Amino acid sequence: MRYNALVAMKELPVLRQRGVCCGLPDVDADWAERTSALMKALADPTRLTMVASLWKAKAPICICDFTAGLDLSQPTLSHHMSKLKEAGLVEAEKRGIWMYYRLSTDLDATTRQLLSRLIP
Amino acid sequence: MRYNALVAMKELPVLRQRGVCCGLPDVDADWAERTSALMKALADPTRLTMVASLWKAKAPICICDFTAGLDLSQPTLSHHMSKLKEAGLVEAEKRGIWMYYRLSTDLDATTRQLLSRLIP
DNA sequence: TCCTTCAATCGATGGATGTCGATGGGTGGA
DNA sequence: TCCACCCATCGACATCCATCGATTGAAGGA
Repeated sequence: MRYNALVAMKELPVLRQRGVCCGLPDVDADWAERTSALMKALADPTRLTMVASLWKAKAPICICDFTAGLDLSQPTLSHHMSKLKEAGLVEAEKRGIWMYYRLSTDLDATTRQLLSRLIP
Repeated sequence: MRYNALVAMKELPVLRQRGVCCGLPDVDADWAERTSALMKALADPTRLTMVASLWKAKAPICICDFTAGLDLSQPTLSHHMSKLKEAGLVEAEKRGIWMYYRLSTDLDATTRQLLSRLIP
């Protein structure tokens, strides 16, 4: 059901006792911490581009391809990839002298749905 | 269709010409910039808690209720709310001496779906 | 064995961010 | 009119973060 704020606004308390506050809906602190960590991992254009590339390619991509394609230094891209890895979004495999990254195979359903909504 | 990385891994190039990089999937830079801005707005436990509260309440909430419920100073919460407003996630209405916030009535479908997946 | 290539790490730096106390404007009750 | 309350803004501060150049190690071709 679509959220309709106009209806809700009519229910605003016009007179309200000063100094008294009512309760808030319960929001799990653990959930907020976990979810904000995931948002942090995605809160950068470069990392978002990396994730979207991996999502679209549906195949591992070599770091060197990002280095060639994005206009940033190699240490910077390595740094971003390590953030994504730390967040559990990607996995790595070394192949010869190349490092291939792919989306984690054990992404939970929530994250997977999130990405499917997010990436056009 | 479910992404299956195991299959993809078998297609990894074992031998690859050194110094030569192949292309990347096209990722729109504007999209990355816009989306990362949205992620930034949600990349904080406090702001995430605020958004989740407004989502669950389906009704405007007074700032003073957040001040009473969350363990942070009033300027800090005001600051977070202004970030959410700047990101277009919430709208405000003054009612007497109280300030009520609600989720934006014109949230685009992507953001709405995103929140519905995110908030348990 | 030497040299080239790839990528992670280190150290440094400038900028963004979360937090607070203090201040000021606005509202309404006494 | 005065005072109590609500909230946005300001200034300050510590911390985090994105970025880079330099270095190091690993891998493989010559």
